[in-house]
Amino acid sequence: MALDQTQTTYGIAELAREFGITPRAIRFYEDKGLLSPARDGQRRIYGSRDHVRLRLIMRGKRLGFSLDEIREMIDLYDLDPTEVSQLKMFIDKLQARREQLRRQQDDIIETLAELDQLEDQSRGLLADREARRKAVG
Amino acid sequence: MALDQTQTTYGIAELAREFGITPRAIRFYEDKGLLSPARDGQRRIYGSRDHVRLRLIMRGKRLGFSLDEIREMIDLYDLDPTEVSQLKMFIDKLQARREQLRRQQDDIIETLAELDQLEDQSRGLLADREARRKAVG
DNA sequence: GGCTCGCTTTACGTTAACGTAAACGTCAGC
DNA sequence: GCTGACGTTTACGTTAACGTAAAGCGAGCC
Repeated sequence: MALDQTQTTYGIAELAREFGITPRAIRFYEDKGLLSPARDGQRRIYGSRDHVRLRLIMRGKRLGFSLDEIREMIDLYDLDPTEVSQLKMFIDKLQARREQLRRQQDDIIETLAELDQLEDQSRGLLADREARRKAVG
Repeated sequence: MALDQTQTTYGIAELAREFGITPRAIRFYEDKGLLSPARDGQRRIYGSRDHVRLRLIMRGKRLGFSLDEIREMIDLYDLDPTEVSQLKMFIDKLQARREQLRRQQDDIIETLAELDQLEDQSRGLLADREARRKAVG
């Protein structure tokens, strides 16, 4: 037990299966600077860091963000906070994201309320139809 | 006061200004079947119904839905519930949308939590820098 | 050695959601 | 009767996010 590297490495097809996407998409994310896997000769080797990033990517996509936006968000995580001015800009960006997400939350709440209403109406109609069928048939 | 039509009609530029989009986009939504304004000769005349639809469209876009998805959702609102089987399908679709929105909610909550954490860290670093500057300078 | 598998690069194709330009109609005002 | 402002149709251009096809490399098997 000399070196316990806890096999946190993945092949491209492996990751693709796990996240339900194609290898092509994963390579594309690399082209766009969202991933930077190691190499074994020509082959890509993904570590736990890439795994985390892919999870962030997928979450961002579910929220409707573009890959550019997602990259911005991801880059926030490992930014070097070396300059105070950059730190302030960074905090501003966080605020902006937060506001955007809050708007999304509100939109979702509104939409869910409307869906509830629609479903109530539909269930009412459905019950009505079936009651009528019972009375007639 | 014979006929109170409560001027609920808009021109295309008017709507564009109000929603912060271009007339081109509005015409595009029409092409895609999301809007169906009346006409005065060649000119489009939008009523309150179109106004509501545009609001739904913009909300859908903020949530990252495609125009096709948005049209599906909008069509739910004025579906003719004439057949029971269609009503059931309709309710199923509502459920699917609901689940998707719930996932989005969860994603947002997670992301907001991470943003909070990042901001805490950043503010800590920032305070540290300024304290150090005060001590040294 | 030949074959298959899995991965690679290169490059062209595709869909969505408009942008942009051209060319025309129309109505108010001068 | 001409000019602008605003609107129209038609059509080609653009960006994002991959899909897909072609051609080649390296490892393992028989």
